[in-house]
Amino acid sequence: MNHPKSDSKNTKSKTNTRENDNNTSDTNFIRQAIEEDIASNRFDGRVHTRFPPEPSGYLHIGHAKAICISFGIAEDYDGLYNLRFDDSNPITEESEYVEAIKRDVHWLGFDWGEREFYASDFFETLYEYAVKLIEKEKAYVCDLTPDEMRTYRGTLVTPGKDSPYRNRSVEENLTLFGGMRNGEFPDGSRTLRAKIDMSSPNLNMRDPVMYRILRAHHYRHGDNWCIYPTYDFTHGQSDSIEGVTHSLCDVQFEDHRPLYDWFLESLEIYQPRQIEFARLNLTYTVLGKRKLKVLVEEGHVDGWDDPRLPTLAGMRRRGYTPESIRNFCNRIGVSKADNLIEIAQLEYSIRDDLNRNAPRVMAVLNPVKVIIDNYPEGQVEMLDADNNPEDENAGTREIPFSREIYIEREDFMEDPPRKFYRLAPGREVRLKHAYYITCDNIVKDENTGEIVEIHCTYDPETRGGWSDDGRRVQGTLHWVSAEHAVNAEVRLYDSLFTEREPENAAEGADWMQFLNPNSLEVQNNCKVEPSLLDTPPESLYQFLRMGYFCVDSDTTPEKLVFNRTVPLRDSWAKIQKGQK
RNA sequence: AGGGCGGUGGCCAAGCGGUAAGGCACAGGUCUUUGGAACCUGCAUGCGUAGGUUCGAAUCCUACCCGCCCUGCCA
Repeated sequence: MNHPKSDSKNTKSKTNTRENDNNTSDTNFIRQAIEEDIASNRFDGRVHTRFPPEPSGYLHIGHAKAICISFGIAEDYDGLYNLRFDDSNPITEESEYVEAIKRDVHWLGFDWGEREFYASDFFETLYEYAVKLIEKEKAYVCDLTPDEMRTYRGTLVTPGKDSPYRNRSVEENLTLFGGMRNGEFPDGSRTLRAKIDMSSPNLNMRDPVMYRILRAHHYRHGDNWCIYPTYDFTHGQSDSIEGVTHSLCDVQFEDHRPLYDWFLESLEIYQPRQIEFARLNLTYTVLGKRKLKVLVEEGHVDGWDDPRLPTLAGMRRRGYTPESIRNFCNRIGVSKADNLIEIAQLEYSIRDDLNRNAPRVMAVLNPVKVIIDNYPEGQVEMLDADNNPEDENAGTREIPFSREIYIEREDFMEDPPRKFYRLAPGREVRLKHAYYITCDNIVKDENTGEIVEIHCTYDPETRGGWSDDGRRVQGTLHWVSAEHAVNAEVRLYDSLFTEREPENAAEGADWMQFLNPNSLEVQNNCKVEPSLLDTPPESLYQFLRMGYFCVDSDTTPEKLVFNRTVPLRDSWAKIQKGQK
């Protein structure tokens, strides 16, 4: 066996706090297999993995799992990892996707250094490999049409039968294959096939196609080729050429493994080991490039980076951090069993991260005005507010307080139910960082009956939100000074689908019908504290009591736009539910 | 129906013949200037089912049941 010399070591990313990633299970069947290979010196003790996306779409959380497994293992065993674009189908692939994929993998926190490969760059070598198999009488040119080939292949329970072209001479095959490459035959008229076993119970072994004739522009190689190798004839050989030791992939490729091995053994070249694991499934969404593509192309969402999408670009825009995604991947583990991870697991990961790291800020999403009648008109006080109670190094900032403020409309009830600890007639509550206020009366719109003003009095002795007399208030509200408030748009998201398993919701049902019509709710009249002015896109905050929010790229100097990443856990909502 | 792979609590997942880790979720409680966070407690006499081997079985054996994947010149 021979394999290429390993090149330079992976440069591990320094900027990310990778050492904080928590691994709940530090062992799994893949790591065990690798440890056995190291112990037996199977690959001279090397560990070298790869992540091989086809540039035909954007990466999603399922890819993140695969990346964390392959690259994470390589890092942990002091090995190498490659990023390889599996671009052997010119029809579906585009440069836009390779750029997006590179951006997302980097963002996730992995640096493949110089080890960026393209399967299409191996086309010449692959061609030589194919010639070699023809010479060894292990491949032949077949003239069967697609329909005929399907018929000859047999079925799951019946064997196939040999192609009438199966026994062409080496010379004829060589000539014909050369002719295929030279463009002498029309698209689809012939294929190069591996000569294996038409009666194999594994359909992948029934003389699989290695090359097809296809006149299509390749995003990377233009019109240099009119024949393209199939996945099966590309993947293993690419792994081999790159010196990969462990080729980790989806369980769907399990019954391709015999073929993977067959090509490498027949070619007598270095043979990596393929190991399969279960792909990720998430509740209330769909993963899988074709489906995501449909959602994007049919306009059900607003591009690949729509914050409702499970794409890495969408999650980034939504406010997910790379750390939270890596932690999520480590927490869910690796096995071969089918799985369906609850979205709550993902939400936990981002809350866990943002709770520790996101600055606190006050923002009123659905404002109602509160007038503090005994507060001097025109007076403004600057009050100290801590930026993050979970982080003593986060410091404080000053926020303006004045006679008229906004509070959340939901924080007032004229006739409050039991356990409602917020503002109500005659009730005293604390304004976070400010004063205790008591509600005296309310003003309603004569026509609609809607509350337009809440009149309160404040207790000057409670500045900062403390009182010396041991008095305790039940509720603490967030607020924004009306005079100083900055207007903002806030986008609230709900799950993209109404069904836990949109793809398996009902017999024969189309997953598309379970799209949630209310997955996006826009609040246009939000009031945020002035410190939020001029914060750049992707800045993350906790809006006190409301959840975690992220500055959206649609933000302009005139209009702030925020995405709600995820709400805070809300025990009041639970109580309310129980009371009904 | 042929082949491959799976089946441990609501969702994941350790376990590798010595008497069921952990996380999420959920339920109680403590604390609290976020009904957040944190902290404490509870949560599988049971490991798809039925037999068998063994002093002892989720782990070994046998049979059966259920689920997923495979009939592209996609990856």
